[in-house]
Amino acid sequence: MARSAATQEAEKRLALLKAAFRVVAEKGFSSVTLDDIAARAGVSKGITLYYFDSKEDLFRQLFGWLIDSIHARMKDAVESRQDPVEKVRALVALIFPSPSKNRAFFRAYIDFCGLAARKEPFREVGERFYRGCRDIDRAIVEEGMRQGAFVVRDPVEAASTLRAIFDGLMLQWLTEPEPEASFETYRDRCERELLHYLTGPMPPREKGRKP
Amino acid sequence: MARSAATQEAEKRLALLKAAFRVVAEKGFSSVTLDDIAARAGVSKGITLYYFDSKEDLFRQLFGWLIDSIHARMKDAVESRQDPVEKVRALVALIFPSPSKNRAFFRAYIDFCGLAARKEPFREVGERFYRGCRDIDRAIVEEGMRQGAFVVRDPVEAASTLRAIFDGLMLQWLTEPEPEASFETYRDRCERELLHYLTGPMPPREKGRKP
DNA sequence: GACGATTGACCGACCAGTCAGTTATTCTGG
DNA sequence: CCAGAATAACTGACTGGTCGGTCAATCGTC
Repeated sequence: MARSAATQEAEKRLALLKAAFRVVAEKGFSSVTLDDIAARAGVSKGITLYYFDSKEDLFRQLFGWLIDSIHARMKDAVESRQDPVEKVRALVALIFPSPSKNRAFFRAYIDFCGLAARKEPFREVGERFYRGCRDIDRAIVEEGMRQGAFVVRDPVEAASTLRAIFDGLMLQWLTEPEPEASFETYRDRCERELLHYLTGPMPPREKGRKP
Repeated sequence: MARSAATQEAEKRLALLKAAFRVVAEKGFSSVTLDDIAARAGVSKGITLYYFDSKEDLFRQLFGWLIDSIHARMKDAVESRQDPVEKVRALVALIFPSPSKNRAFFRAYIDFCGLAARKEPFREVGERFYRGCRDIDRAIVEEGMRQGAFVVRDPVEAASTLRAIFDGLMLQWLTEPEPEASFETYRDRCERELLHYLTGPMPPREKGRKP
């Protein structure tokens, strides 16, 4: 059974997007050229503008694809756990996969934020990303609140803060002198601080310190 | 008393940096040209490379100047209050001055993070920025802990989280469809969530303030 | 041989950085 | 105090190179 022409075309597009992602992570949106992307994908330069209307169109689709796959993986990670605390832990593990993947993703992510802060079509994509995150995060928070494990007031605001802690810690990590060495520090801190924020001053499991 | 030549030169440099800041906030680091900066400063293009070694040198100095003035203003805001809770409020007020200033600053800030994530000299500047923030934030947290108002465990980690909430919320705000309208929402949320994080689930006994 | 996929030479716009030349300021000796 | 020399500040045309986008030619497949 032959794959349809449409499917093949979609695969070619995807291959270009993946190549673009890798090269954007390295060099940054603004210094990536169509030649770079084509070279990484192993095709000639002309082909990139055969499959995409323009460089901007390519990047818009790149970020659209990225956020869809991120959303999907977050939903997946969350659905496979029952306990809200475990769901948070699963999110942390997903978002901090490894130093190299992390750096690649967040470099591209920051570039994207810079674009979203200035160009309307990118802003819309960014909005979609945060909306998706907020829905996932809020569901976790609401569940935690129902079970009495989370002591936050407002699930929407808590979801927003949750995501802010992820992003903000990542920004800090990216400026660390030795990202490899401090990676686990940040991952652990992220988990600890998120749970501190959600469950209140007392750690959920261990009894130990009390103010 | 005539100003020294060195002072005059420094003023010229500063005028160029200020012009560069405004134009970077609008267009982003990578699409700003030396012509743009010169035009904004009301001088000819050649002058920018007369006062700076290169475009990159100019931007490095721009970000250095920015973080110094931010640090100074944060220290100032913090020192003028006694109560740790009030210090946090002062920081929030400082960081959220107005929608337009906010957007200008954080657009430039994001660009800077993108640069810092990839180019060593910029990474160092970013590290200096976060180190300064951490020192200020940690001092506040330690004071709050001594007074028993803050229920966090570790002052360094709490300072890191504090800053993450600032930055992370700002990223979200920048993708809002109507930044003007949601500005106060985010400022209030930032204050509320920071204090929730620091003082625990119970809102602090009111100090004559309205939420 | 028809047609979509692919190539890469090419074009024009853009831009960092250079530099020869111009103007403003300071210095010097008469 | 001044002429004019020396120096500093400044200008903008120019250069060399880059890159997004185009397109005529070629390839591969049915």
